[in-house]
Amino acid sequence: MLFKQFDLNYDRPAVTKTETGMSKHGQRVLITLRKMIANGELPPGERVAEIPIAERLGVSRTPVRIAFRTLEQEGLLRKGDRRGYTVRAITPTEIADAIEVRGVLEGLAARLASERGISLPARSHLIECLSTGDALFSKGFLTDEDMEIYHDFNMRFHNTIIEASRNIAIEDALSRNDHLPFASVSSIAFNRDDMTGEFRRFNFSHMQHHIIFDAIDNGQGARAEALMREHANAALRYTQILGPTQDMPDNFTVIEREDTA
Amino acid sequence: MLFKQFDLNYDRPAVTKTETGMSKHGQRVLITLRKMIANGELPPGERVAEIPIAERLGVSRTPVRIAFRTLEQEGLLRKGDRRGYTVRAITPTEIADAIEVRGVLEGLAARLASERGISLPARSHLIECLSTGDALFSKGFLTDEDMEIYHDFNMRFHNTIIEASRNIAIEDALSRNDHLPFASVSSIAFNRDDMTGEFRRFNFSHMQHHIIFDAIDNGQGARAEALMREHANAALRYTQILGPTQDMPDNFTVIEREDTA
DNA sequence: TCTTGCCAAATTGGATCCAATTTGATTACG
DNA sequence: CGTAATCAAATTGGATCCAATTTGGCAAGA
Repeated sequence: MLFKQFDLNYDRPAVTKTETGMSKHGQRVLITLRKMIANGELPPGERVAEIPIAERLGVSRTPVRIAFRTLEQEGLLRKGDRRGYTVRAITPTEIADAIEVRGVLEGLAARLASERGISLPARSHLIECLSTGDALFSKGFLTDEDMEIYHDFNMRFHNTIIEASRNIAIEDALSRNDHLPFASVSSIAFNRDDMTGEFRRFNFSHMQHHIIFDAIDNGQGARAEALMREHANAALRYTQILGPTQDMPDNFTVIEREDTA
Repeated sequence: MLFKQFDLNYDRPAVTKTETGMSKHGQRVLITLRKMIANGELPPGERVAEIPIAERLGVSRTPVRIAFRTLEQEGLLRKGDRRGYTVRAITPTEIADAIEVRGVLEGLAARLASERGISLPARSHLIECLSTGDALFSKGFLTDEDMEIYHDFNMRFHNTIIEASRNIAIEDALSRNDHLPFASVSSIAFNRDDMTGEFRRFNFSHMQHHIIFDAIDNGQGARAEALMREHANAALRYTQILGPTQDMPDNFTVIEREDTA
């Protein structure tokens, strides 16, 4: 199975901020299909037709049709020449590509935030994220619960900077990548069997947050951009974890979040 | 009227490479709605409902519904809290934002193309684009027809580099911005009353192409990236042309192309 | 045996019908 | 006179029906 354990926290409360205009029903179809694609229930290259999927999910063809269009926009489905959709093969290379794109986009956000200056509330928010991290890491080790907390303020740290850039196009562009599994900040994986190593890894990531904030807070745009770009590579580890077979080893835990539809 | 003359070449043969899974009918609805939004026939902030639009276009609600979802994904419509969509206001600032995003994305593409090296066919294609331009500009002036040719090879030049990056995520991310009017390389505007000035402007742009190619061809990734980023600013002129009122003056001609749906 | 043509089955897109939810307005009551 | 409640109209999402297009197979002829 591809991306084992990937669907852990997939159908949680869900922020449903920008739901694509459908009731719970259609929303559920969309989420279910995303999940089925991500965990390989629908294998890459597989041809998907409306009727079988509709029957399988117990709904009519209409919501499935809508979902197919959305999934095509998100890049999870590819349209055939004449008829039908096929599941797009998501290779580790593609994930790495998406992470590289995220790097330059978030780098741009960091630079703009530096140049334009961040608002006081945003600044406090960033400092709060950093303090939370400091408290976490000062213990010298990390628990599973800590990972949840880290994941949460990590996401907020990044989102705050993106908002602080005051460039809505960045957010739009990023929302695209976020649909590719493991390409967004909203998913992290860690090895439960090597929590010492993971501590060092995430601590490093956290220190990067510190210097990124420092750069932004001092209006050092180019520095902030370079640092943020480098920081994106922290996620590149996924492409190492997932080998050529794209199998997520059992001793890895994935934290995933549905955000910004 | 907003974006006057914007719809000039909108419904031409159309490449329809990645049509969103609908027949000519539904495709036409989507294109028509894009046009209506772009030229202000549907004013920014206007609430759009399915039934009135469907009647206005002489189709049933189904294709309109599909189109609304697509347009939301493209960022041209915004979904209300509870019900309905509203036309997203596209300000010159937003266009400038999108152009900035395009700059970093194409910059990344140029760097990757430099680092990974470009294929021989791609290289020939770029050289061909440059030669075509040289021939055009060597005359010392530009006709309207020349502008069409320039627009064509300009688009191909950029697309070739994006393909040469061999990073599909860049193309995906860019396809988003391309829907915002004037944010993509597929649209250019020029002032028919000042063809001398426009000659100098586009000649400059063409010379930038030359040095960008030089950087890529010599594997100078950082240089290629910086140059391509700067080059994107050539399009920023639109945000100057369109003042706060977003009115396109009469003496300006717009060349637009439907591509990559 | 290979190719070509035709017909049936499958699939997709559009239209219409129905149900559920929301908006808003009018009326009744405090 | 203001507020709240109820009811009607509007709007949206889902299901089903119908038409158009494509695919695939089978048969007939070269």
